[in-house]
Amino acid sequence: MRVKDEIKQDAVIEATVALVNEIGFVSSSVSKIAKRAGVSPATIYIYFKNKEDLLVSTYIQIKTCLAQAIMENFDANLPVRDALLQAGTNLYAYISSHSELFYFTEQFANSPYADLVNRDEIEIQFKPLFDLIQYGVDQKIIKDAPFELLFAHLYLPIFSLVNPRMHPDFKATPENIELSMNMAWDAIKL
Amino acid sequence: MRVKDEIKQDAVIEATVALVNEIGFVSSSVSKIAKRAGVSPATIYIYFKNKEDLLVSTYIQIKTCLAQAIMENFDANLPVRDALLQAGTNLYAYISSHSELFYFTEQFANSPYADLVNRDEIEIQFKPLFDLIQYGVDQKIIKDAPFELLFAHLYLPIFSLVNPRMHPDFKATPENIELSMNMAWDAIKL
Amino acid sequence: MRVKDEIKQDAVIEATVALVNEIGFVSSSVSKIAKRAGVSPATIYIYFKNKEDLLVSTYIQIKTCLAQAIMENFDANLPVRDALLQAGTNLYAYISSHSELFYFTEQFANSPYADLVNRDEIEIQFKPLFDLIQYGVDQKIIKDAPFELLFAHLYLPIFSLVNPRMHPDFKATPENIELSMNMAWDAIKL
Amino acid sequence: MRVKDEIKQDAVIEATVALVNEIGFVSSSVSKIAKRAGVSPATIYIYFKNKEDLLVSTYIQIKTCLAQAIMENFDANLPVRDALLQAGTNLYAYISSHSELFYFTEQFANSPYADLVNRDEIEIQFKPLFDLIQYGVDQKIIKDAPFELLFAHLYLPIFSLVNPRMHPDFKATPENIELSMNMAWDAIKL
DNA sequence: GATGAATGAGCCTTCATTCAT
DNA sequence: GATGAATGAAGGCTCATTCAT
Repeated sequence: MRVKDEIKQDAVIEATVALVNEIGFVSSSVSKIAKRAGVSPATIYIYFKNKEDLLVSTYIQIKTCLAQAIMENFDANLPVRDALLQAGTNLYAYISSHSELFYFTEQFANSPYADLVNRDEIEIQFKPLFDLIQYGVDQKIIKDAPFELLFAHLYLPIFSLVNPRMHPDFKATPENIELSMNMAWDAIKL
Repeated sequence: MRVKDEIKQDAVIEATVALVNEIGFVSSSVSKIAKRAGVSPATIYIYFKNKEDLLVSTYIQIKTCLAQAIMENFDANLPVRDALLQAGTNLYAYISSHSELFYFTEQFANSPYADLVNRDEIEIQFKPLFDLIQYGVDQKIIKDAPFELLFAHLYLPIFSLVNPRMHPDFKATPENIELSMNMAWDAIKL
Repeated sequence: MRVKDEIKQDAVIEATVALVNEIGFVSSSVSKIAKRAGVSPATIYIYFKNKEDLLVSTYIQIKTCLAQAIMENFDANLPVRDALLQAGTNLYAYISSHSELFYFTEQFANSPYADLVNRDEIEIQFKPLFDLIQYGVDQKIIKDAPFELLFAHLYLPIFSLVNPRMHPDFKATPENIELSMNMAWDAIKL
Repeated sequence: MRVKDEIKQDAVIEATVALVNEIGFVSSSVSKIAKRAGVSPATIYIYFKNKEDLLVSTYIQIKTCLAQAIMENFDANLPVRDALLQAGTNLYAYISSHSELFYFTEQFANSPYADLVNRDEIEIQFKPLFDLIQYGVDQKIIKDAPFELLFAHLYLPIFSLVNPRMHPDFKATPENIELSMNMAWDAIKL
């Protein structure tokens, strides 16, 4: 028998991302994805249980890559500020150079499919970062505010700025990114 | 006669918003919207050119309402900080009490339909607010950063925090909102 | 608006019967039925909830016609023998001249769809005949056996003989039918 | 090796019968049969030319078993009546204890596949019984009617009564079976 | 021999839209 | 203006069968 071809599975996921970028989440049908991936529609159902599974798997895979990129060279021994801002810079770098992945996640996250993913599975990858924020709070370096609040002010502006659909006029130059990270820090520092 | 028209048109828009909330953007078909609005599918095509027009119109109407809510009692004569934070508070208040409208816009904005709306038409409503930010920069009250950057740090955290899909654990209490606005101000103030 | 077209609904049912005769129950798809009826597949779903509904409705309609044909000129005042045999003759006459309807019901009855029909709805049409059999038992004209047994020996042989698929060599001449009815009577008479 | 073959082949046939009983002829696909039999779909095509061949083979195998069961201990030297009724009793006994086989044949016989089987191959197994009927006719013990007619009145009622789908209210007790066989004999005896 | 991967065709159903009243 | 009927195209998915190991 033939062996399951991981290359083929990846091709399907890549085609999914590409197609969603081109024609949007709503219009991306299984057969179009299959055509783009160069496989039969039926083949997709060998690798994924159904359309939902395909989309959720694609999302989780992207999010996992993103998490790894953000947490790369994360060093809790650095000064809190430096460690946190490094993550933001990583975030910017990754999204900038993988905008098509980013588009997919944005469309996915704002769809009912989003309710199907296990958030914990993703968030656990940021544990060291979360711990560091808490440490900053404990050390009275960071404001004593709910975690979600701190996180939102730290990373959401950059997360949004990097999205051309939301900010078509923004130029994500290194200078601007640095500016943004400084502003983020000003927001949360005590 | 005129009155009757608008009632029916509004019913369709309301049904659109409600349905997108319930079953999502992807699954909301014209016939389902018609059924929910209590009209014939054909009737929708009297008021809207096609499905795209219906969705875009719904989006613009919501965004217009949102803009009005934000800019309500906006007073450029107040201290810059107070005026800007007031807008943020308005934003929070409106979204909190109209979450179904908010969900629609989030799904819409992350779809290819978003590219069809004239952004200027919406942004012009915020002109006074934008001008005030620029004034703050000129007066060296606010950091000298690109406008998009300032705007993002001012309002995006709250815009995201208020979305339960993104922050299911966040409690949008008045205290937290005030905290958030203060952090936003710390981010942009000089 | 257009008015619902009963002619169209009948065309669909007729096409269903015809197609099942030609290619069998298993191969009769909704789109083939639509093509045969000269309508769009989608049109079928205006008149029937789904494929199951189409098949069940077709079945019930045929069974109703069959019941009417059998019970036509049924006369409980005739001698029991004559009245019961008349029904058998009617059965034979109807099936012979509507074999395509008969084929459909045979295929339907031996499929899981059969479990979906309300048997009572059909059987009630034979009430007078059932009553007469009971009367025959009470009058000691007919054997004192369970109703199902009497019924089976009265009408099942002819029901089967008339089916070319089961009895390709049998010639359903009037003489043979009369012979069969006499044998049926011999079976049940006291 | 040879043994293993037949085990697998039988497993497939058993799975076919079981599945048809559970979900019906229409819904029984090759892959589902394979899964139920614990083999690969491809394996089925080693033992059977195609789906049609699988179904027809299954049918013939069942019919052969049924024929053997009916003709077991058939004794042409007994009085005609006794010999014929014994076969009926055997028929009842076999079907009662192998209802799942019976269901399959009913669904198969009322499908286009039925036209593909060589009837002679099956009927030849009943030769002694057929001969005995003819003998009864010649000896003026049995009515002088076409063979099909005699056969239908002898065995079809019981064949139908034993089918719960057709007679859900009938209790196939030994007493009822004896009653039925007597009625059958009354129908055909001179 | 035996397998699971692979497939184009087809399944049932719903889509966005238009027609006729 | 307003409607439900009507539709070809497309939706997600499974089919019977073959391929490559």
